[in-house]
Amino acid sequence: MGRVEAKVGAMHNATSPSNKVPRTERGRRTLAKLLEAAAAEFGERGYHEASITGITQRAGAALGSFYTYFDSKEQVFRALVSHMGHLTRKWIAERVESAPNRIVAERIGLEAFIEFVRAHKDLYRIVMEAQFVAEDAYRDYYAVFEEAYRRNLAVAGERGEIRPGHDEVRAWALIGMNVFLGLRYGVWDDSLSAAEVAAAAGDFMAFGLTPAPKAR
Amino acid sequence: MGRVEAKVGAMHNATSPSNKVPRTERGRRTLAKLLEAAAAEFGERGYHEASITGITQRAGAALGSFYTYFDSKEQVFRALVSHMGHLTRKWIAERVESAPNRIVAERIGLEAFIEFVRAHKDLYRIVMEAQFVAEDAYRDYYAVFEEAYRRNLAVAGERGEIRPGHDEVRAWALIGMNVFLGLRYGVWDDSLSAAEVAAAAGDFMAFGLTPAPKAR
DNA sequence: GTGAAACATGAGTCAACATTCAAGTTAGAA
DNA sequence: TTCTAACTTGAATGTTGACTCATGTTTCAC
Repeated sequence: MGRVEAKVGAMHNATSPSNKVPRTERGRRTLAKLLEAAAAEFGERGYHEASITGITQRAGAALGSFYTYFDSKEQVFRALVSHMGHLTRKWIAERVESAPNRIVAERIGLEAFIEFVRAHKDLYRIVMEAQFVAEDAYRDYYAVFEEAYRRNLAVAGERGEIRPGHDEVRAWALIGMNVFLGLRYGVWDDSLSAAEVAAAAGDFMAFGLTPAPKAR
Repeated sequence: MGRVEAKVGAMHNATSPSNKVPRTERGRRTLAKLLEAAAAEFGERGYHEASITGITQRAGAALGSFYTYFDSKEQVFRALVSHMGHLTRKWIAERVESAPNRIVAERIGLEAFIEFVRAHKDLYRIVMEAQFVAEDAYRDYYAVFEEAYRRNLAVAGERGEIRPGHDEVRAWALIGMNVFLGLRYGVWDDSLSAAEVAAAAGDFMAFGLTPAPKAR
């Protein structure tokens, strides 16, 4: 399961304000342990079942130490959601950059996404649950993906790599496909390889449902 | 917002066992009021924020009456999820049955789905939240859809209406597209008409991203 | 070496419900 | 009409868990 770097605690954007930044080495270690523990606790038990006690016990810290670094239960959760966004994009971007065109990139991106989800089931659950715990963080998470998809589709469109179309709607269609295939084949069931799923879905993304015209 | 028929209380499948069935007219009315109130309360506040007190107040009933009809908070929630599955499938099936082929059916189905979500935002939220409140109910919900999609794709494949492919993966890809387009354009934003979204996504479902070959 | 700022600790506070139950009221079959 | 099962009521119970705080310990800049 993915290590949650202490870096998360140092972010200072709109969705995860003011986690106190530790000033000593000891503090940084404690913060890192707490973040990792929080990811595990939320991932395994879900936001509401998770308890601060559970987090501090996993971290080997005292209950009160949690509040040295976080203002509330919800705040760590938000930090984790935001962290997950960065991790996911980094992972996928690294694998997709060598793709020769957008259509191949989508297949590779899906394969990478499924692999990522399998390697971070706990963190992925946190992202999905954000819809009900911190809806704005959830929307932000997908807004960034939407933006990236639209840009990618627009560029590919100009290059003639893809069919013209409604990029915003196609962006969300692609996001939905990725998320549900990630849930079904990444979280729920490992029996198909990521490559197999990506190949099957890649054909669909490339050619849709319309049959190839008859050879004559 | 959708009326929740008292019928829900009479179901007796695995996911919603033993809600007590009322024996008098008064009882049936109270049960119906409670179900409707529960849908509104869960839909507006989410499962954990929702309270039984909130439900009975909306229903104009006493707190204790809730437990005359339901065993627990979770049980009403499950009943509502299951109910939503039936409503959704009925709504879509009615609109899709006149479609001449599978590809058109998918476009019409998406349009109907977006309309349905818009008309039942509260109930739809309940379904999505089920992933974290009653995971088995959530899986069951989508298992039924998967089954239907696979059958539809298999039949269409035999008829040569669609390209051969991996029907299970395509089923989940389609489900994901529908769910996310429903969330984005049904729940979050009404500015595009359902037909516009369905037209744009329909083109993608039909032809994918590959550009049309150059006319010569 | 030292003292102030950082950090750690965990018992205690407090509010929020889900659920129970004993005491009533009403419906409707006979 | 009568009587019992069905239904209603809301105060009381009990648990849970986020968050506070006063006290103690460690770090590290000087």
